[in-house]
Amino acid sequence: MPGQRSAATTSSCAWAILSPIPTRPPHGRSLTAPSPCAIPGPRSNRRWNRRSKETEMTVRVRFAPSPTGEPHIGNVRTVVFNWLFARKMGGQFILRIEDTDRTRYQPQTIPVIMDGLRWLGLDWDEGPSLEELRQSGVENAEQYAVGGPRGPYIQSARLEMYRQAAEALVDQGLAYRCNCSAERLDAVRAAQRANKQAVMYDRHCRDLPPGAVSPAEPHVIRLKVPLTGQTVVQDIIKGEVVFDNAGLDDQILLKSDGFPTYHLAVVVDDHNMAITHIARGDDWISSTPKRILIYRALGWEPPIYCHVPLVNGPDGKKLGKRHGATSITEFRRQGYLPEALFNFLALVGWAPGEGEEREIFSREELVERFDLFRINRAPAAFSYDKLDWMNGVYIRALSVEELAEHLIPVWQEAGLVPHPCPQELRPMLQRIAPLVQERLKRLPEVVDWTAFFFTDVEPTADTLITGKMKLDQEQAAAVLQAARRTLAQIDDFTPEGIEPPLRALVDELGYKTRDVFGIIRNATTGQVVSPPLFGTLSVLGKDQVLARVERAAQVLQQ
RNA sequence: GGCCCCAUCGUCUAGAGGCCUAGGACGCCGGCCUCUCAAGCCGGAAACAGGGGUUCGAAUCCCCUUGGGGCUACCA
Repeated sequence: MPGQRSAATTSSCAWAILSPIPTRPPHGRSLTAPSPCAIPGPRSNRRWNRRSKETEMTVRVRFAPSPTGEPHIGNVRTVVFNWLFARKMGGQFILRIEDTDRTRYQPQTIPVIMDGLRWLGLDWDEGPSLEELRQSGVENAEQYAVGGPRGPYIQSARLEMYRQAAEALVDQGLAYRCNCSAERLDAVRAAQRANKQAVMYDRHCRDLPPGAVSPAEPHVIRLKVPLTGQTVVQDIIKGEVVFDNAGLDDQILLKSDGFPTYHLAVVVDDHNMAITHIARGDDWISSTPKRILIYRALGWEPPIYCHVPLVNGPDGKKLGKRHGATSITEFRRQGYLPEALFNFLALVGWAPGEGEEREIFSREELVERFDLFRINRAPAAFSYDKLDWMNGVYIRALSVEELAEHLIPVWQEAGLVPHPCPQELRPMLQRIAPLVQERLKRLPEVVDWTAFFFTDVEPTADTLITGKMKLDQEQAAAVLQAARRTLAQIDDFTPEGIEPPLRALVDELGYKTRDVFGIIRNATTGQVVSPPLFGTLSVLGKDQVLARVERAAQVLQQ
C-alpha cells in the first residue's frame, strides 16, 4: 500500500500528503521506450501501462557537480547513465554547478569538468551561460557557455531563491532559526557518542518562542522534521525504502554565511529546473528522506529517484588513487579512447541483457538499449584489466590515419616528434601506426614500441646476442655481414620485397629462422621485442638498416 | 553505536520458479599460428555466501545468520 505509506508522515505541521510515485516494477520492464501502440506482452507490467501518460512527459535529468575537484570515475559512470537515459527518452540532460561550499570552492575545476564531459561525448542541453561562467571567473567562457531557459545554472547566482524558500518555511512554522554555536554542537555530539546515543542535533532552538533568535544575528535555518511517522523513498532500483522520521536530523537549510546547504539548494533547483528523474549514487539515499520532507514543506512533488550502487576499486574497496586513474583527465592522459571509456563505463553496473552477449557497443547502440530499470542493485568493482582490453579493441578498430593522429601528440610528448609535426614526417608516422596497432592497449605504450625509429641504437654484444640464440659472437657477426649483403641488393625495400631474400638467406646459412631474424631485430631496433621485422625494416629505410646492421657487426667483431 | 543498502566464477555480468548439466566477457592456464611481442583461433579451470522455510519444483519468493558497503557536518 504505497499510498498509505507515503501518507504516513505525521506531525503538527501542514505536511502535504504526497501522491505515490512509481516504484520499480517487480521485474522492471522499462518505462523507457513507451511504444505508442504497446501491446502488453508477457513481460510488460501493468503498473507501467497504467502510467503510460507519465512516460510521455519530457524526461529531464541533470548532473550537478561541485567544483571542489574533479569528479570521481564512479560518479562519471553515473553521469553516463543519466546521459544515456536522457538521450534514450528524447529528453534533456542538464549541467548545473553546485558551488555552495565556499570553503572547498575551486573555480578552475569548472572548465576541467566541462572539458572532461565533452571529451567523453556527454553533451548537455542546458547549463551555465556565458555571463554566469564569466562571473565565476572561468577563462574562455564562450567555449563552455550553453545557457537555457531555467537558469541560472550556477547555484551561487541563485542565492535569493534559496533564502526566500527558507524564510517562507520559517514563516509557516516548518523551519526555525538556530544560533547554537559550533562548540555547543560539538559538545552535544560528544556526549551522545559517549552515551552511545544516535548522534544528531538536540533541537535546542526548535521550540524557542518566535523571535528568540533575531534575523539580524548570525544563525542558521533548520528544517522542523516531524518527530513521528515515516518517510518513504520510492526508488526505481531499490523499491520502497522506509525511514523513521525520528531518526532524521533537523537538517540545516541555510548556513550562517547565507548560502544554502546541498539539501535545500538541490530541492529548489531540481524543482525550478523541472527535473523529472534523479539518478545518483547510492550514498545519497539515507539523506533522501530529508529532501522529500523539504519538497513536502514547500508543497512540491519530488522527482523520481534512482539510487545507483557505487563503483569500487578492483579489490572491492573504495576506489582511490592507489588503484590507478580516478578522473576523466587521468584516463585521457593515460591514453584511453573516449569511445572505449564510454562503452566500458556504460557496462559497469548495467548490461543490456535479453541474451545479448556482445560487449562492444557504439554510442548509438547503447542509447538504443539503455534502461534505467536494468541497473544492477549490487556495487560493481572497476576492472582496469577489462578497460585495457576494451581500449585495445577500439584502437584496433581505428583507421591508420586516425591512429596516427592519436599517436602524434604522444610521440611529441615523449620528445620523439617535433611540435608542430612536420608534414614530411607524416607519411612515415602513418607507416609506423599499423605496425603497432594490434599491440597497443593504451596510446602511450607506443613510445616504448617505436622510439628506435626516431633515435639511434647503441648495440653491445649483450644486447645483440640474447635469449636462447645459439650463435657465438663470431657466428653472429658473420650472419649480420651476410644479412647486410643480402639487404643491400634489395631494390624493392617493402615488406614483400624484403621477406623472400631474407628467408632464402636463412636457408643458405643453415641457422634457425628465429636466430637470424632475432639478431637482425636486435641490431636494427635495439630491442628484443619489436613490431614485425619486415615492416619495421621497410619503414626504417634501406640506408638506416644497412648502417645499423654494419655497426652491429663491427661491435661483434671487436 | 543507530539507520539504510547489497550478495551468481577472481572481476563485469546473463538469469524474472521448471528453458540451468548456471550462459557470455575480462583476467588466468594450455594448444594452434608464428621472426619476437601482440592479434586471431581452439580448449580448460573457475560462481548461485550459509541455514531455515514456501512450492510438485528455488540462483530466482520469504525469514534468519554471516559478510561487504553507505550515511550519521553550517561537505557535496
